[in-house]
Order: sequence, then structure tokens, then C-alpha cells
Amino acid sequence: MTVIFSKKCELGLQAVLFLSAQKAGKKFSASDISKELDVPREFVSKVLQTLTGSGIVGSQKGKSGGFFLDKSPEDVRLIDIVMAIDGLEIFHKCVLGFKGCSVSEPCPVHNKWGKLRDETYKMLSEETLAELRDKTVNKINSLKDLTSIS
Amino acid sequence: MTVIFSKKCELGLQAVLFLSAQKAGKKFSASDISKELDVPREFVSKVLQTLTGSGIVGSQKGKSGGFFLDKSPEDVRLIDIVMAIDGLEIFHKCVLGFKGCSVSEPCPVHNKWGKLRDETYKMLSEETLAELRDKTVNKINSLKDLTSIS
DNA sequence: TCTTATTCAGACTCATTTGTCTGATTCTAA
DNA sequence: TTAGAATCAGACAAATGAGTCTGAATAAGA
Repeated sequence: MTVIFSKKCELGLQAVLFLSAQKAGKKFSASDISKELDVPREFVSKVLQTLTGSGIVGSQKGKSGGFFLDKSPEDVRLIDIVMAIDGLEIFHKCVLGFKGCSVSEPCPVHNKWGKLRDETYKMLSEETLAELRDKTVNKINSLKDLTSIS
Repeated sequence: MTVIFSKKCELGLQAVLFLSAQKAGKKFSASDISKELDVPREFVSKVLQTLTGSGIVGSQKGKSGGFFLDKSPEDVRLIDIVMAIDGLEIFHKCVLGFKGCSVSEPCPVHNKWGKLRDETYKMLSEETLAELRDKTVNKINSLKDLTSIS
């Protein structure tokens, strides 16, 4: 069970954050990323394919190829990745699953959730990867420690 | 795709809210509830079975039996239903899916999500079914309109 | 007591999501 | 130009969760 996003989306977010923490333009194979994030190689490959389609990530085939961030970190926000993989549906549905939930026919938590939902959206859209860089680098480094311990 | 909770949980929340909007102690068959909420009869039955196990809902077998709210609405909160069906796992996991996410090794949105997560928990736990009653009754009535139109 | 309506419980099927494999493609370097 | 190394892309398989079915149990009412 995931919190909000699908596994695919979680991995997409992690992979892009990983790339944004590296030297700009450097390429990483699906294997590299798979080791860093401790997830199956092919799954990385598949998710990054999706992001390649939306222009966030680039890929180069052939020897010494790999995946890389294809946009400037100033131009990418977490919400872009969510949009590319899961879409924005979750920001438009009733948290209790009621049909026809709206301002005029609100569910018992409509207003409260509306506020939280908007803040979640804001959390994902107000900072760019560039602005998140320091935090990202710290987290990525801590992952290395995790895998070297185990 | 659901927002946060599983379909089972969404239906459980809706069914309990439905029961809490009715005359106390009145029994409803899975069919009744299924028609009201426009979901499959057997699915209602299955989800309410789960809630029967945790004592929130009661059931009576045999003719003129059915499901009913087995606790006073003052004693039930939405979080109780979430707990019984999905558990509290989502309140303890990293929203980006990072392994080992914690205060000492936070992900880039750790603090922001922590706040939103706590407020979500609060949304589900600060009001009882009794306190939500007016809002619930309104919503349940609007559902009737929906089905009668279609 | 007997019939009928109804739930319960668990086995089952179906759909979706997650994860894996393979062949074709592409690039590098000799 | 050719061989080798690596990715891409899409087909495939497995796992999970959603939803359905059936038979046994149970209670009400005739």
C-alpha cells in the first residue's frame, strides 16, 4: 500500500530527484539507478521510459548511454512527474469516494480535505528541483549509507 | 485510482456514514445499502463483515435482519473505520516512497508532508459521527437525488 | 414445526498494477 | 565496417486488490 501515489510514480519521483542531485548532464544506466534506489532494474527502466515520453528525462542508447535529466532543474517541479505518471485525478476526487461530491453537495469532510488537497498540490508545485537540491543531495547520500550497511 | 484509502475503506466509510444518518438501531440489508450508495451488494456485505469484526457495525441474521451501527455515534470517528479496514500504515510511510525516511534522514518534502499527514489524521479523528450528523444527512439525501435522476 | 428470507464466511474470478523478459535498435570504439 | 555493449520498447508474467458466487447457518413468522 502506498500513501497517495502509485509505486511507479514514487519511483519516478525518486529517480528524478536522484538525477537532479548529480552533476548536470551526467548519464546513469537503469542499473546504476536501480542500485542507488534499491529497486528492480527493469522497473526503473520502464518508469523512466514514461518520463522520457514527457520530456523530463532523456535517454541515450548504445554503449556509455543512459538516462539523464533533460530539463534544467529550475524548470521541473515534483508535480510535473506526478502529472506524467499518475495524472491529476486524485486532486479532483472525493477522499471518501462519494459520487457527485462538490461544493453544493459536499461530503462531511469536503471542506477540510479540500484545504489539505490544495496544500498537497502546493507542496509538489511551489519548489523546483533546483530549490530542493540541498535536501535532495542529503537524502540521496543517506541512501548510500543504508545500502552499504545492509 | 483512489485518493488515499482503498475502495474497501471508502465504501466502509460511506456505509457507516449512511447508517449514522438513519434512525438509531434501525437495520438495513446489504441490498438496501448497496442501492443507496450505488455499489455492488456483495461488496457492501463483505466490507461490513470486516467492520462487524471490529465491533463498529452489528449484524443480525435471518429474516428482517441486516446491518446496524453497533456503537453510539458519539463513540465512533472516521479514523476508527480507516483503522479497521486499511490500518494506519499510510500515516507512517514516506509520501515519496523513500526507504528510511525519518526526521534525521528526511526526504525533500518530509516536513511539509508530515504536517499535512497530521492534519489529515486530525480531520478523521477530531469529530465523531454524532458531530458530523447534519453534514452526513445532507450528503446522504443528495445521493438519493442522484440515483432517482439517473 | 416448517418455510422463507436473510446474513455469514470463505472460496473463487476478474481487473489492475507491479514487475520481468526478450528481441530489436543504436551507439561507441577498434 | 564490424563487433560488442548497452538501452529501448513492448510483450509477457506475477502479485495484489476488487468484486462475485455459493452453501451453510440463522431467525422470523405462518
